[in-house]
Amino acid sequence: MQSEIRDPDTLRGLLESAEVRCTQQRMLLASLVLSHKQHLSADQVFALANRDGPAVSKATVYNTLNLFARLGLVREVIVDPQRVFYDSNVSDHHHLYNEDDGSLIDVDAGSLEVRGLPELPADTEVRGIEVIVRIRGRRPGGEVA
Amino acid sequence: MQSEIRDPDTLRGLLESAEVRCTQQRMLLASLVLSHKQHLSADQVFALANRDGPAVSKATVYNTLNLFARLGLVREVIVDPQRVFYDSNVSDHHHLYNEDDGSLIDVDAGSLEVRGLPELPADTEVRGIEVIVRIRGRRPGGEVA
DNA sequence: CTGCTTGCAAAGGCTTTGCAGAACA
DNA sequence: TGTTCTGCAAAGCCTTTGCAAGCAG
Repeated sequence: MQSEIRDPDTLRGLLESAEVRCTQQRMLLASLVLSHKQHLSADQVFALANRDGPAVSKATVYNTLNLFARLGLVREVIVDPQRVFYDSNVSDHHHLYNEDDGSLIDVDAGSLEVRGLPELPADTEVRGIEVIVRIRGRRPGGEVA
Repeated sequence: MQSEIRDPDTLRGLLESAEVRCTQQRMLLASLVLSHKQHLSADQVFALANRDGPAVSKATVYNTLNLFARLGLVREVIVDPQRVFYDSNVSDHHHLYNEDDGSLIDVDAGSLEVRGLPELPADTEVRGIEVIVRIRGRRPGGEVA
């Protein structure tokens, strides 16, 4: 598990060992996204990358985030059909999702345990297990939306 | 937990007790979606509803499925950013999601147990806990995509 | 140099919305 | 009859793609 990857050489190493070219845009996006544990949407990454003037196009943000996901540098978190979150925490963990404000909170796999995996269909393998605890602000009324 | 709701009177009762009007379209969609345990996308429901000629518009399919979800008649399953699945099984359970073909398999909450709920942020409540086991066809090679 | 990347704009897919006509209670 | 609902088409959002110019190795 890594955190605080800001060092250009480390980033460069990550990209090179993944056999992808080390471009300015990828370096910038990697430094932004991987610098600390966070959950960002593509749009947030785009805004972050261009806050001091145009630096990376939206298309490149999308393509690069997809690339990072394929390389295992980030993990896609799908909790909202409207947008994908990219999680810089690649270690085994789960999420609390606040439906009110769309925020995600990491939950260590050590503290939230899943037991009793069912039998899988023939010739299939597990790619990952994710637990999503959906939460929201406590309402005075009851449970109904 | 209900299954095999085909009886028009039962459907009518469900809608009436939810205080929504009992229209032809809602009856048809309810009979299709709630008739047995299944996972359907809006598009699949639309196709099903109109297989014998035009019966329900796409807008109504979307609006009605959203309505049913709000009423608790179906549960939205978000595993793919491209489309929402509507699950007619409203009882407590989890899912196996086959990334190869997009199919969902129910897993009873009794057999797949989650323990160790983390502390929630102040003034929030749990709306639901969902476990998604992502699976895919076994590849000869290894784990990498 | 040569091929991979980028950026722009256009296209694409799913979902929602505005509004007039239709249907339910 | 008064509301609520439906259908159509248009609009909205997020994301992907095609293609020419640019950059890394």
